[in-house]
Amino acid sequence: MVERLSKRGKNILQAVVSEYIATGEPVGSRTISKKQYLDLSAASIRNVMADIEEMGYLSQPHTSAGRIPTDRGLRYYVDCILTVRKLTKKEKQSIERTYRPQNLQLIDIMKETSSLLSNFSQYTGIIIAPKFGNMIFEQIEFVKLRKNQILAVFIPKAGTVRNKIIETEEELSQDELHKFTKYLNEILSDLSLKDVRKKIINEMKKEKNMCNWLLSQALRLSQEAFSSDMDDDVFIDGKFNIFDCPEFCDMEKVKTLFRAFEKKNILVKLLDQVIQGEGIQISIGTENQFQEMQECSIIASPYTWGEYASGTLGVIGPTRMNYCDIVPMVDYTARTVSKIMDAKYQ
Amino acid sequence: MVERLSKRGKNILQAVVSEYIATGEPVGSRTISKKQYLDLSAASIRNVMADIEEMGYLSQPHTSAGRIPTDRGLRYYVDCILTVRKLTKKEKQSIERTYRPQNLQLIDIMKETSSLLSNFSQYTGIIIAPKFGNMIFEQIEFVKLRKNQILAVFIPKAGTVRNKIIETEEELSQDELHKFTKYLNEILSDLSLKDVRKKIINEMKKEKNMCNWLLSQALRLSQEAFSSDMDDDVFIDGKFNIFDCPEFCDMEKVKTLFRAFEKKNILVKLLDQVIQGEGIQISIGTENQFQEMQECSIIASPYTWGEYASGTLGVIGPTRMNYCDIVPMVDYTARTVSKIMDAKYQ
DNA sequence: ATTAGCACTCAACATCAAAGAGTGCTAATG
DNA sequence: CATTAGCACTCTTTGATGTTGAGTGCTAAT
Repeated sequence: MVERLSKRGKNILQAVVSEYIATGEPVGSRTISKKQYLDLSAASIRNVMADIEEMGYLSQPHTSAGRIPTDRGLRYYVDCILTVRKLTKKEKQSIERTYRPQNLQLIDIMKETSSLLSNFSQYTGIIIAPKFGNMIFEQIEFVKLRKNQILAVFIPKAGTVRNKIIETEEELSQDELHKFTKYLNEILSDLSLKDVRKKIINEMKKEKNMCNWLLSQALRLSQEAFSSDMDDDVFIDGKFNIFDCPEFCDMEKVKTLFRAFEKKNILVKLLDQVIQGEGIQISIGTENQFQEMQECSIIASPYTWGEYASGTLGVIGPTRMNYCDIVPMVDYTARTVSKIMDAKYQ
Repeated sequence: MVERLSKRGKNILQAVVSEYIATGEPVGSRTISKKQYLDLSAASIRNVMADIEEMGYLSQPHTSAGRIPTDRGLRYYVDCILTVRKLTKKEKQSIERTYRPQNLQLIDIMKETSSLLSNFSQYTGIIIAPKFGNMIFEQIEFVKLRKNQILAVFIPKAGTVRNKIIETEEELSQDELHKFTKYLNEILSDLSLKDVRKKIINEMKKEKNMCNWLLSQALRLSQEAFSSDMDDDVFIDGKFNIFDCPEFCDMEKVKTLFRAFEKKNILVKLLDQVIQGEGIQISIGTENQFQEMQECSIIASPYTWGEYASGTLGVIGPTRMNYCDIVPMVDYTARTVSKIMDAKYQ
């Protein structure tokens, strides 16, 4: 339940949050009154701050310290107070320039993006590649390696080519393999990988009866080729930037956070969970379910890729992040990535 | 210059080093005399320790503290005192079991090894894959993708299959591509990648005169295919184990070390530098040239791969590592990896 | 040659006082 | 009646001070 704040309350919460984001220290009433954000005496500000604290938006580390915003306070700030900065032309260009080079493969785009997000924010940049299962089938090739080994090369309509080595029981000639691929490339064309899997199983059922050795072999091979791991590709950059955040001066905290970074599945779940709707989504501190990450905020956005598939990108940093600057940056990066990928592979 | 130590001196240095490795704290004379390694009073030990300190093998953090071994002291210990433990049967089996699963690809072996080294040592495990340039050519395939795009699939005699997408100016038919590969597979067979590059350049010179369009196209394509980046593949695991070392409780140290871990080229140079001869090599603290790594020791060993190529593996940890246990483990791991790889691809 | 004994050094720890930042409450103010 | 100056109070931070204990080097006794 969100309690409403008076105009003045908002102003003061705003002042506390900005100051806290800038310094990382608890903010006192005097500090605010001096900075002429508002023309109020310290005493008046104290009164209001006490009210806001009662609502749960602020807290005091101890009696004689200033206030720091709670996660709820930051949430209120983000939802009801924050107006994000507009990016300058220069900044926009600098984002776009990242994708200027010709011949960027999907993997390059991912790497560049995570690095961009990290450099811009000075926190940790992360991007999850479009899900493997959503890739659209374009072509498969089988190359004979040694006696009983075949290399399957899967070429999606867009995205990274993947190889898989398959061991076979009987030896197959390159000629037979050509026939297989021709057949497969026909029946699987333009399906998503998920559908490819289904299709193969269906075809296999049909084949059972028809007993066509060639077809059933082809299907068996392709099934192996597509059984490959479904791990999401996660690209992460600037992990070590958090060393520079004063709130992570505690070894234990850093340790647990880094261990979390190592578990890619946590990151994937985290981002997936954050992204429900369209556009920028923000998760603040304890709002996410992962113990290890509850000192962090995540600013994330989905990016799209034609109608094919989509992934997620974002920035992970301390709850005291500069939302005002980072939100529009993440947003513009997501839009740019979407645009670039659409352009590259219609 | 290595100064010689008396029998007694050796015993005491040994005692100090063992104790220091076990506790990480400066070691006092009483501690040693109590532990009945030797039957000497604290006072006698003090005298000897003062001598050893003068030689530069021990140092005192401050007057009223015990001694810790210097890097030189550890070097002396490793060279002249240390007798490594023999691995138990169980330990050997546990190492071998890592490579038991069928169908391990090169990349799996690398991953498993780095993880093995890290788990066993409780420090950071690292392995550098055999250099790309040393791989032996087995086969190349060209797959037509879209109008002006060709996928080159390079299959080395052993090692990881690599793809490269090549943009061409003219459209080439799959039929032509087949001819290319047939030609290339013939002339390049069994060369190392380095030699492949040379050969292509030579052939191109010859071709210039003969003006055979087909051949010159094939050569141009293959040149592009093999121009790919020569980055060494580095597999590293257990980076975060060093959080548990008391000597890395200082944020700054951890920070610089991790930044070094991120720069793969430092790691490659470091390992390459350590490995000069055969067998286990050890670099202690300041013996290596990289500022960021001078609080660390590296225990490394080359591994071989038939006559084809070889790489390096090892453990990075604090100078106060358990050399006695880790040295034989690294050694046995290197031997096992060599054996496995030889068996897999003769 | 070895060692017990002793004076000495110095980090680590605890104790204590003072300083300073910030608060909440009350009474005065426009 | 909202605002604010003033003040007593709280609690962290800092620095000074003293104490403890581990460890040393030296000397004299064994």
